Amino acid sequence: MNAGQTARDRARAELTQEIKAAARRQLAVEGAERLSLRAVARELGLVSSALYRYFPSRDDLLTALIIDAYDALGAEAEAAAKHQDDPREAWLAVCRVIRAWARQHPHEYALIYGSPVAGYQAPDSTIQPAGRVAFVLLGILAQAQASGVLTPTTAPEPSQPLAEQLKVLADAAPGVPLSVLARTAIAWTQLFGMISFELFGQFAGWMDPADEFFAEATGQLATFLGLNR
Amino acid sequence: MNAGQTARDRARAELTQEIKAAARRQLAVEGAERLSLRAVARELGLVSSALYRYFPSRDDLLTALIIDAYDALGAEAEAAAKHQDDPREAWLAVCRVIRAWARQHPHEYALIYGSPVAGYQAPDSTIQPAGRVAFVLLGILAQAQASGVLTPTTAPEPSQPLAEQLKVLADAAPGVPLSVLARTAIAWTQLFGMISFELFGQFAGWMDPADEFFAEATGQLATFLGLNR
DNA sequence: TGTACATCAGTGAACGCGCGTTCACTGATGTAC
DNA sequence: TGTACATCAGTGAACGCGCGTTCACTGATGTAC
Repeated sequence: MNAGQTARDRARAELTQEIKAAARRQLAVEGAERLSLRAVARELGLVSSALYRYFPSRDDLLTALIIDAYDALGAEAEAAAKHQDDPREAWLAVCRVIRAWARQHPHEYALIYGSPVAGYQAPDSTIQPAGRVAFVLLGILAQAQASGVLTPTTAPEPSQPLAEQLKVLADAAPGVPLSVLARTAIAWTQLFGMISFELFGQFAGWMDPADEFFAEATGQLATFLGLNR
Repeated sequence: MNAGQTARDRARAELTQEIKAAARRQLAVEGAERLSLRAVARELGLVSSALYRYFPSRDDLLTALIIDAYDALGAEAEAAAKHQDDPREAWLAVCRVIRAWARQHPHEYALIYGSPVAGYQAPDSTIQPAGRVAFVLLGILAQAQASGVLTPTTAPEPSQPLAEQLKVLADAAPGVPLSVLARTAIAWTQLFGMISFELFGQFAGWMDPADEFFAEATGQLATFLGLNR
């Protein structure tokens, strides 16, 4: 294995990971805006210019962190979904696990779901990993539909232009009616809306531990989607 | 009027406004992280240290901008609600107007609803203006309840601890059942979740003009709250 | 109405800091014959 | 197995930049008598 891998290749891959790890640690403390190449280099005992052998610019390092964050969150969601047979329970478990990850990695969460970093323009390569979590949610609905436990809802048919846009989701959830796909998009924005409000301080002073609210809201969302008990 | 106001007082009030206006213009271009006292001073033809006569630090200027943004958005929401008699229409109008403001002032929106600015800790004085929009939404429900057009929903009773937290809302919406208040909190996070996703780029490449989705979602939310046609 | 003093606004220089990125370089690792 | 050359990693100095904040100052505005 590792055919053709020289010691140099291995060292390079390793140090690339170490740079990202150090950057993530900085991110956790300072936030994305204050992430500095020089500080990362300092932590690794390198001279700042050395990092340019690994990442052509600060923005490329940020891009790598963004993709890693999406992947980490996506992996959590996938694992949570796999351990639940019942679609409603799977939905709730995925919601819980996403919130838990967000609370454990607030700055990584902010990096991917918060306001854009000033002066940074995310490249297209971040779009695909961003979809991973959505795929998990759609998969749960598809499975519910396939096994006949998706309760028909009273959801209205989406308008023609909206139906057009929802077709992107249809591929990941074959058989699920468009009206439910529309609601999935609603549930999806709801889920992250709550988490963002919690992490970004909007609940300060009135819904401070948001555990109960989160449980209630995700439960109602499940019902809203047709995932009944 | 303006009793006891000297020319100096007037000049001070005026320049304070001009500083905030210049800061807002910078904000619109650069974002909050890059807002710089020196650049603001430059734009006004002042020396940077002069700003310290008006704001004791950069953070205080940020606080002023945050409060102004909450107030601007709150005023929009209040105006929109006032022009609609029907509660459902009022709800939809307020949603539309909030989204419109957010799209017109993306960086001001990010300042108040996005990820926190690195190194900035919002003081308590921002909490009250932050509630203004919520009051409008609660007022609509209270009015619907009072005039008997709030459709009873099948919403479950919130758990005891959640009910406790929702009591803060109850004062602003007398007579509205706790189960509907819980849904109001859900609707509130939903609304801002959608807008944040739109502004922060999560819809890029699939739900790009979000107009249809927004209309559909806010309509379903109105029904969810018991604001029927 | 006029004078003496206190208050305040804005200046200009300075402190101390950190940043991203470039570039010519040395020395180690890898490759081809 | 050994040699000659090419590739690459990391160094250290430098460029050019902008930032928030402090401080002693001058001159204008306001206040009290």
